[in-house]
Amino acid sequence: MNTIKDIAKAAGVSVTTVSRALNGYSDVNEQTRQRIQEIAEQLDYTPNHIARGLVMNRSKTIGLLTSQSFPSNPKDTFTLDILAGVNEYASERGYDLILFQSRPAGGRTYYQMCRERQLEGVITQNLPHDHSATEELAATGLPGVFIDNPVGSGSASFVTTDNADGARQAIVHLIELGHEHIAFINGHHYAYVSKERRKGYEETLHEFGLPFREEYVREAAFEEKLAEQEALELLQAQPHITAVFCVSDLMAHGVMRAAHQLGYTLPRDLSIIGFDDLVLAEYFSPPLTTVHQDRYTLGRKACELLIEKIEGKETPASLVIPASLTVRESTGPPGS
Amino acid sequence: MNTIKDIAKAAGVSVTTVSRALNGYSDVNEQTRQRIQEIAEQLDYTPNHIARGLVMNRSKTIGLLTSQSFPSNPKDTFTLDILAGVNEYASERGYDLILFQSRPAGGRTYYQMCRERQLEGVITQNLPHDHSATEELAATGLPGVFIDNPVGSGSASFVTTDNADGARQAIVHLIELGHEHIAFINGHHYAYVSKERRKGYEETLHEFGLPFREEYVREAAFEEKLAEQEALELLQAQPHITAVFCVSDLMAHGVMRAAHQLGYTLPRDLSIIGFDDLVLAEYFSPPLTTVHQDRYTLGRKACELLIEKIEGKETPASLVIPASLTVRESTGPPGS
DNA sequence: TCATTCTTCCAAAACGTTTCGGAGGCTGAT
DNA sequence: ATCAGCCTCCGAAACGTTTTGGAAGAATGA
Repeated sequence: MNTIKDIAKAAGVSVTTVSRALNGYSDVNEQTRQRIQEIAEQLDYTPNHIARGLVMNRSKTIGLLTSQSFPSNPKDTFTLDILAGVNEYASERGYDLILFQSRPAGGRTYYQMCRERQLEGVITQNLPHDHSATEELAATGLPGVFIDNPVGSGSASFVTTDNADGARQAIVHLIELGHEHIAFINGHHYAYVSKERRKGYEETLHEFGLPFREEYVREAAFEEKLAEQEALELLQAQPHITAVFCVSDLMAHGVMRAAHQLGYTLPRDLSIIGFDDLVLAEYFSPPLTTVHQDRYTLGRKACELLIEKIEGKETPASLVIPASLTVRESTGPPGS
Repeated sequence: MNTIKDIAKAAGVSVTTVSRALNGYSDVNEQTRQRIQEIAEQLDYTPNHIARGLVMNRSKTIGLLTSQSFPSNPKDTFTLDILAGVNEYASERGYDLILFQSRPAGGRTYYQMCRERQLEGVITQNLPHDHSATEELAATGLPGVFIDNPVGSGSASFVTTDNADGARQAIVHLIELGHEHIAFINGHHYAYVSKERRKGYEETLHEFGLPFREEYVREAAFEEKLAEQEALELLQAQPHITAVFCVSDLMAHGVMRAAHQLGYTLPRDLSIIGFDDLVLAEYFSPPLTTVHQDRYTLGRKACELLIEKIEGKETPASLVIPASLTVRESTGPPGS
């Protein structure tokens, strides 16, 4: 492995000059620069990231913290898309990404984990329920951006999908199809995204002059099985319902199962709409109408924000990515 | 950020002693060691990976090369599971993982990409069709392990699922259900996994005294749409067929679509069996019987092998992970 | 008592890069 | 002839570790 010294020797100049030539400084003669560049190529020189990192006190590395899920889970595609977005932008900017899927071992904190790896910043997504993790990180002053988790501080921002508007689009779609009795199956009442989506649901009903009925809303912890049970009860207790809006695709699938159990034909007897647009959604029967989250962009923007922070630029405390509706075959006019 | 020097000063010893104390060398007095350790904790010391990497000439970093797929694709869960396996083992052994999803920019080679990041080794999975990439890497002498790609050389190994046995289990299952006319939809004739699975198919037919019929096998490039078309033709041309074994879950879904178009009821009129066991498979209707690949283990073992190589141990040229059959509802006795 | 061996410690070099402060030589204006 | 200013280059320090080779003192054995 050839170093900058070898080049210097071969070119008959000092290492300083080689360094400055290769890094495009203006105080080196154009001829020498070209000679140095040629020699560098001949010698198959590649700069040593590590040495550079040491002297510049920069690791050029960021971390992505995600919760681990085994065995694999349909929501995994969500994580992978975000990862792809983050990773791509990071590499464009010359940063490395390292991925944490497990919590710190041996009583250490997330922050310590980050410091050990010399991370310059960290992105967080779908961490386990103890919110402490993100808040702890936000408190350290390490540049951070949190996906779907509204912790804002000086050194941290958060990015999220426009949850309220996504919900709005779903409800508008149903209302335009002619539905008036629209149920709502939420996740956790304390989760940020749940609150936002509920807000979208309620406000859109009002906007169109439809009453909001507490008895039309249920919670199912983002779980398919629970959603199935809740839907079973709900649909029997409230026979006027002709459509249900679920806060995740998986819960929508639970509702589909419930509908099948009740002998419904979809979407004639019940319109169902989800949230996320997992790859899965297309394979349900019928294929699911759902609110699309642009996960790749979510990850990419998160990374953009993070790198701006790292490089000392001003960044907004939060960033909202638009949602869009993907209409498939699980929705239609009531009773059609 | 406190360094080893700060500790040395506080403890009244030299940096050498601090380093050796913290790294568990035997030539430091137990009392001084403890004192140093306490001070290190008080000072909230974390060792600088980068400085260490520089002097030891080790980055402790490995790479995972994967092809990028946007928009997201159902096969993504495959990649994520492998990633999880690799990542977890790597972190257990104190290695960092960096992920490459895009090909090298600006006419550079994969090998150069690896060298720039100071990688000590590389794992490859599902690279784009130009096999050149893996072979190029194998030729460089960089420690490497390739998933599902049988390139073996001194510095590289490969790991794969037991494809032939997986196929065998599928066929045995169908034969035991009473099927005698079993079609086979393959991927690419040149792909390693396709060859192996075909071998399993043919051999198992022979083993049970059933004839192998060339007219029962088709190729569909691992694509759902193509498999649908091929199945449509095949099922009409060969009405004796009661079961079809597909070399991927996605192609199996294509066959399902074809079967529905022909008005079949599944599995009464046709048994369908896939390969991979994507999370998706459970959501097909009917849920798909399929050969399960243990992707997490695949990744983990690949990483184990790689680290052994890096640390100079002898490693086998290849490693095969067992397959298993997951029976769901897309298979049953013929005509039942 | 002296030589030998352990135990415990340290100074200094090394890893490959960037950067600070300056040095020489040349040009052009005064 | 002098000076200022520019262009081009360089030596040396610095980043935070590990490691080599040895040194001082204590313990051991004869």
